[in-house]
Amino acid sequence: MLQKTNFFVYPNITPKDSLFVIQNAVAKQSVLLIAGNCHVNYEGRASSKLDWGERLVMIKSDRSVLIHRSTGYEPVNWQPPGCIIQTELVNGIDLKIRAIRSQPRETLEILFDELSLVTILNLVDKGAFSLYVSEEDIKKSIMLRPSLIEENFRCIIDEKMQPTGFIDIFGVDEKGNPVIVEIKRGTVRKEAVIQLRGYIEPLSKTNPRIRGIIVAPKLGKGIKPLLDSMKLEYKRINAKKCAEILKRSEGSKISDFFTKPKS
Amino acid sequence: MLQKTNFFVYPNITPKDSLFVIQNAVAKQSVLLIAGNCHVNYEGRASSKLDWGERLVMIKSDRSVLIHRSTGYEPVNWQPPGCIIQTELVNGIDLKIRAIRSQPRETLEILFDELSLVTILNLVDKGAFSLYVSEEDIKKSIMLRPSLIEENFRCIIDEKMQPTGFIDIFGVDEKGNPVIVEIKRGTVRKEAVIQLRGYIEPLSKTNPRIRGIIVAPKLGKGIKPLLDSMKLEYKRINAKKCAEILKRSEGSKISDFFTKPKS
DNA sequence: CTATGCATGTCGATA
DNA sequence: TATCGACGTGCATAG
Repeated sequence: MLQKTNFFVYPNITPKDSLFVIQNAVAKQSVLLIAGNCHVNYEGRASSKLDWGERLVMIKSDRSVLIHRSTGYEPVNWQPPGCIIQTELVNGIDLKIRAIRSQPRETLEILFDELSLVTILNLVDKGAFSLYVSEEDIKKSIMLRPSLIEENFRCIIDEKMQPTGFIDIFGVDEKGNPVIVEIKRGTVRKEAVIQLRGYIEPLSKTNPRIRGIIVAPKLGKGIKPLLDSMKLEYKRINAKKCAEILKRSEGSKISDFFTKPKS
Repeated sequence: MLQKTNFFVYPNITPKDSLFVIQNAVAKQSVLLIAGNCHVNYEGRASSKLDWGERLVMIKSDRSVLIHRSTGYEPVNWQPPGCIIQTELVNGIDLKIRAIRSQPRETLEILFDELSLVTILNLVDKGAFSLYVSEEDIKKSIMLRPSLIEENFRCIIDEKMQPTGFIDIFGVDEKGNPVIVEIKRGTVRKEAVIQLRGYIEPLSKTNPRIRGIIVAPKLGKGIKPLLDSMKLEYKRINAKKCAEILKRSEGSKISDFFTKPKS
């Protein structure tokens, strides 16, 4: 066992000895890494079985569990934060880790017959994470500076009138035509066009002058003709410009959205 | 440096010394774990910044990159498989890791000013992963909800009439055409198609309107054209949906995986 | 609590 | 390669 200020390494620990180490690490909310030969069963919304093989199991401070194979961005099996972690010695030689989620009821069972490396990390991390432009940011930017849509565009917004998922922005152009703006943070796909069309369609029967504009940083391939055929419009928006506008209006708020201090 | 058959541990390695270790691990397609104090910038579809703090960076065999904080199921920053990994010494004292994805163009930059622990794992893992419900479960689900096959499909089944190995489900579609359903738990292979064809062939002589449908969670590569040529159909079935249907109907045991701890 | 929509979604299959 | 749909999606937010 190697001890350092912020980590402990247990090479080739026996399953029996690992019990205390793991329970202790979970209790102390450390980050636990377990590499070894294991077999995994999951039962819950679906069911899965993972045959024997060497993997890396990560149990984090919030008791989220990730089982990683040697490839793939996604863990092959997992349990979200807050689950119950149980450990048990099976047949006196194997280590069983059970991670149970209550809502929905899901159980994950990991059985190790060999542990190559157990590591405990105590990560001190208070750094703020900030993601620069979200759909909400774009919306705010447009509200702050409607000319981003076009000259003399005005937003007519009653916040209560805007349930999420419905219209992003409702406004009026310089000729007084009503305008429905749909914001996309990424590339405009067919679905977004259909969605906007769905909003415009019923309204255009009472007012044919209504316009629909999709605002996004990028237009997907082949989407332009679709927009044209549906008489909808596209306005490209620049992420950096949004960030600038937000920063200028209320400099302190820019990085407020995603701050999550950790310890 | 501790060496074992399938892992290497480098406690408190200097950024300078880590360069070779990391490059070598990436070249050899090992799984690389780097714990230390770092700062992260991401620029691509969006942009993000993560201030200084201690995290665990995982670079997997397929060059996917995951940056994990002490909490959260999801990595705070990441790069999907296949990206380019570059390492660099900054100011002679800091380690910069750059992970670049080409399509879409995205860059991830991790700057370490301190490495607490670098680990290299060589995970041998040939175990099969299967997300599934049993063939029996699928059959039950379809009996309980025939619309899983298609709208207005009806099962015409006498349980005793169904010797195993013959027809899985016999039914009628909304136009009154007889339908033979073959269920596969896993990926549909050529043999399953041949098998179903074997059932349909003789019957279609007396009734050319008979249909054959293979129900499975997955269609093998190149099987679609084969099905088409034999005028057979494929209906994808979702394991999760089956599990839900079964669970809702009553507590039927979906599986009994964990009776055998080891083989 | 459920319901809804976004995501650097990821991942796979298909044209 | 771009598009499309599914996912144990996860996740936040609204009602």
